[in-house]
Amino acid sequence: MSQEQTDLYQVKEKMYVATDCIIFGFHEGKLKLLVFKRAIEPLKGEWSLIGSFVRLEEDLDVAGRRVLRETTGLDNVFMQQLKSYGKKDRDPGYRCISIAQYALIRIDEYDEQLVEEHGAKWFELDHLPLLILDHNQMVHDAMVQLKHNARYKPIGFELLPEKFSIPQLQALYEAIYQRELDARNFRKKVLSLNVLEKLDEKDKSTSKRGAFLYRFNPENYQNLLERGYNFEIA
Amino acid sequence: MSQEQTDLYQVKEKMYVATDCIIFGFHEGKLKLLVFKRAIEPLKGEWSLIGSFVRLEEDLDVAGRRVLRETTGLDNVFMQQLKSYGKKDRDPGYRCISIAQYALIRIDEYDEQLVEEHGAKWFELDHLPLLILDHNQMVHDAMVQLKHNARYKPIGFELLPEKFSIPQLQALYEAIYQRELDARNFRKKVLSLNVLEKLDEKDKSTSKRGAFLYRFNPENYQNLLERGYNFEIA
DNA sequence: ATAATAAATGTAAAAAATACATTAATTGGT
DNA sequence: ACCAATTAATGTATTTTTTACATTTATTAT
Repeated sequence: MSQEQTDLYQVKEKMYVATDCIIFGFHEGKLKLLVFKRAIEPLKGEWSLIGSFVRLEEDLDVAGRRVLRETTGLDNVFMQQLKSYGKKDRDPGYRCISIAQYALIRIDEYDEQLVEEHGAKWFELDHLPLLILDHNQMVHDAMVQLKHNARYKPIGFELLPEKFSIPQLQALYEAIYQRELDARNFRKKVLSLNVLEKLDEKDKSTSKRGAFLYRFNPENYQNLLERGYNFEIA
Repeated sequence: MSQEQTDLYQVKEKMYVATDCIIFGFHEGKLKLLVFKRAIEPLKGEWSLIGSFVRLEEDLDVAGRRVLRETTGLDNVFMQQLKSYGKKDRDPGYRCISIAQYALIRIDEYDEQLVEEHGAKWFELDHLPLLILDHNQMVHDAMVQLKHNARYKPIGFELLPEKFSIPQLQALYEAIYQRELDARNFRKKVLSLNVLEKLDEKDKSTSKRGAFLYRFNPENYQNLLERGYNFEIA
């Protein structure tokens, strides 16, 4: 065996592993991000993503869910790995690698009191404050991925109440894509996918006429996939 | 501050951080994966992805490139993060999180001797052996991502020689998508993107007539993006 | 000169995406 | 009871993209 391969196994150093959560919400037509003001040193008082070290006896995804539960009170939300951030000097205090995960939450469901207790605040995405370390980079990367994924996977629904109207859904996609969409074409497109269930209720919060509510139907979505079709909204 | 938030910062445990490389190649019309037979304990003699612990003084991506250089002799290849694998018991020996990265290499360029020295072997993707730990899962995930990314980003070219013919490119996409493509439509589509430069040379290895060689032009690709168009091959 | 082989090419039909304007339902104010 | 205001809902024609499909071309080996 070559000396090099031996070396591969000889250098065996431990480091901290953290996870940071990029928490997206959607409210009043705007995409928002939940960030918080650090209550402890180091960097006390700075804006930051919510994160934690991963514990030795804890799966990585479980760590992300724990952070989310502890800071928002929310459980069972959509959460997905974004990317690992592993520059050797990304944290000036110690070597620490962070796996960023992004969560999509229904803003109306979050535990407001718990959020306040933790010094958290919702910011519009285009009015974010400066965040610590590489957290702004993480948010940027998450946004790129959200734009992409929302187009090809039915994850947008995670940001809306269970029941939503087509105009609401369109407003969400407009916020994600950051461009306007034609209402007729949008409606035609989403309905053609056959993954929405029309309900007998209307949302009257935005118009006198009221807009019919729909619900995402996961079974129909599975069906779509099995017949070889793809979800795609643009 | 709540007790919970305090806890976030109190539990601060180090663990091993590794990186494993999913190395794709393309040869004789087949997608291949480079795996190696472990030369040392534990699990000596088992097939495995090539990996290493990340060193304290080493960026994560640098660690991936180091592994690749040490095992294939290749430098400057396309490499991209896939995903982190962080189940607490994924490695029975110790708590170790692994960030999988996938590499696309031009098989004709790899250092054969070095590969042999390291007990490595190219396998066709559909004839992979059983790999250690969660490595088969990693390969599966990488394949899914490769299929997706090859469609929307010009990464396929990383698997071909610098100069390649349209039929070669088509064969590559057929291997990635695992379905046949129509030659006329494929040619029309890729040429319409205006990112290929036609050369005056021909590849005569597969036909008497010979097929014209092309080269991917990154400037033209940038141009495409700047004009708001997307790369998409299907 | 001929046979063999893979490369290169065009067109018509179908499907999907786009652009665009009017009517419908409901409420609150008079 | 009527009217004004407001957003929801709908259809069609045009353009663009995708698909399906068969013949000719260049070259080499015999």
